[in-house]
Amino acid sequence: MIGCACNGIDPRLARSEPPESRSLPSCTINAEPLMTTSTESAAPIRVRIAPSPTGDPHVGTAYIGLLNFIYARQRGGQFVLRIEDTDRARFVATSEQMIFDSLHWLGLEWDEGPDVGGPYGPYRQSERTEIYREHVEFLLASGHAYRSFETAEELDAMRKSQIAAKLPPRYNGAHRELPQVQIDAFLAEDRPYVIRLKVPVEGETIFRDELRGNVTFSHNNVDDQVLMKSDGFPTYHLANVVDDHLMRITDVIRAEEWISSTPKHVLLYRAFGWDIPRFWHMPLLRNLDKSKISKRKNPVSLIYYRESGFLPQALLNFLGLMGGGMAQPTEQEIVSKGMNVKEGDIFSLSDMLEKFDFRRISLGGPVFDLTKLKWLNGEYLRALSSEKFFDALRATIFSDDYLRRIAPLVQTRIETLAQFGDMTDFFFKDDVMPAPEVFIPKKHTLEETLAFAAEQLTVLEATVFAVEDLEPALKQLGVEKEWSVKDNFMLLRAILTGKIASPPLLESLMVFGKARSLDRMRRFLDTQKRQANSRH
RNA sequence: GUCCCCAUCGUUCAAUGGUUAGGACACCGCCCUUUCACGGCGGUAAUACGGGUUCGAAUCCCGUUGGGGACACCA
Repeated sequence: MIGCACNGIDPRLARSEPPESRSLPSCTINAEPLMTTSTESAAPIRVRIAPSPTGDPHVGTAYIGLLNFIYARQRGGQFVLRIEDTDRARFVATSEQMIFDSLHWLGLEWDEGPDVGGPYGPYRQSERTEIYREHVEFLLASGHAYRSFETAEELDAMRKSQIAAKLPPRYNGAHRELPQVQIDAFLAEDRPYVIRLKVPVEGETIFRDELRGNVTFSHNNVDDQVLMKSDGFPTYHLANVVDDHLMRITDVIRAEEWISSTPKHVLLYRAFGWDIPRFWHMPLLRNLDKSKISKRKNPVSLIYYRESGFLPQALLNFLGLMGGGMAQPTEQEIVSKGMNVKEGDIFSLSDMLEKFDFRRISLGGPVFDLTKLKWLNGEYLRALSSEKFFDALRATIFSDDYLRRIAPLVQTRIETLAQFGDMTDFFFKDDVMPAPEVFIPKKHTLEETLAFAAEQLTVLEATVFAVEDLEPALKQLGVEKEWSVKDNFMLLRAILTGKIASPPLLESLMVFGKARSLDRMRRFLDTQKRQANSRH
């Protein structure tokens, strides 16, 4: 049973050599990872994206996916999709399919993956636990890792006291050198444990980032990372390194947030005696306030973009604009091709395959600015033939499927078919914004109302998006905050439909979709908060 | 707090030691137009600061400041 595999690890089984999986040829790529140009022809380029199925597919996944896709296609390489589902606590069953669908929608087709297979599978980490177990045993046996028996609570307490003392929160190394008898005793009593990387006490790790040059981390600043959790699942760090090696990944193109854990990865590659891939850390997409892009401040779900009527080619184009990479057309090109100057910002995926240059990427984190995306989308919409435009409408916002689900919600409520529009406008709008007299209940103030709406949003985010789950969860919130069922649901109705009368609320939400519903609420709160602030 | 990364108009990209620092989005104005858009024309707007190096610095070096990321049995 995978779930408790750790307890089954027998150190006697650990081999003295890294378990080089299956009968694949030994990896000779990248013998000189620092000499990037000279070895590029030595082995086929292989890159990957490794999304984690923890919710809606993320726009950041699309961004990194696009970059990896371009990199592979430009070099005749392979683009791999790997699902990193080692966190059973955050796992969302429907997420994987949504990731597939969204990437297909964008046209970022992968060569190997859980659904299409490939020679280095399985491509789902939950199906590779035996591989990680073997590898971690090797690290244990070779002295690169050790068991740590503290409980999560103990570690938490330790971390808190370190932060209180203004010290960097770090594992104190208490079990680094536990005597074998003690280890055996703990194991005998079935005490749960994690396996940690034994980072050298002294020295430093230097790695090359292809966009930044050498980056150095002193080992006092590298924590003894947990590699294997007590439930027997690996952490990202272990699984990622093992899989990237076994899957023959030559170039790791990922977001900048990974830079600080790269030394751990490098240490792992070395412990296994493996060659190190090239690392390309891409700038992080940002909110308007420059913080890392987040759902609180931006729509980040790819489902949202699709359902809101963005065209995949526009999103891709916009993403391609982020961070540079595409050379602007020269004066000559504009003249010789008769280009409109503006067209410098407009390009297709195949233009990107032709011209995108990774060396041109600029490192300042680009703000994901919806305003420009919308303009771009408009350009694409206008460029469509009227027939194609009509088709796009019918395929998305006016699809038979969508209308078929809306129709029963209004059939008993209208007297002429034309009233359909009056009753359902909010299904077809980009945004609605109720007036204060519409959304503030008589017994509550604006401040109370906004605070309660924020609570509603939290409930909506945390609850399974189904009527039978949402209804009790919202009612429960009402009881806790002493809001009547009526005020509770009327507020939600006002926010989502802009009106005081609508088709059945939760059923409408089901049709409108989680991504757009949550975004509408966030926009409402955001706008109201801004207005409140400007009044003070 | 510690470590790492980054720094050109409000935003996004150009200018890779020598330009009046350029384009796009946004904004403003004018034109087109029954309206609103679209389209056309024009405009406002930036090298964070301080030191070097150099005949010459947005560009190279150092410092300061600012921003961001990481510091989980999440990825």
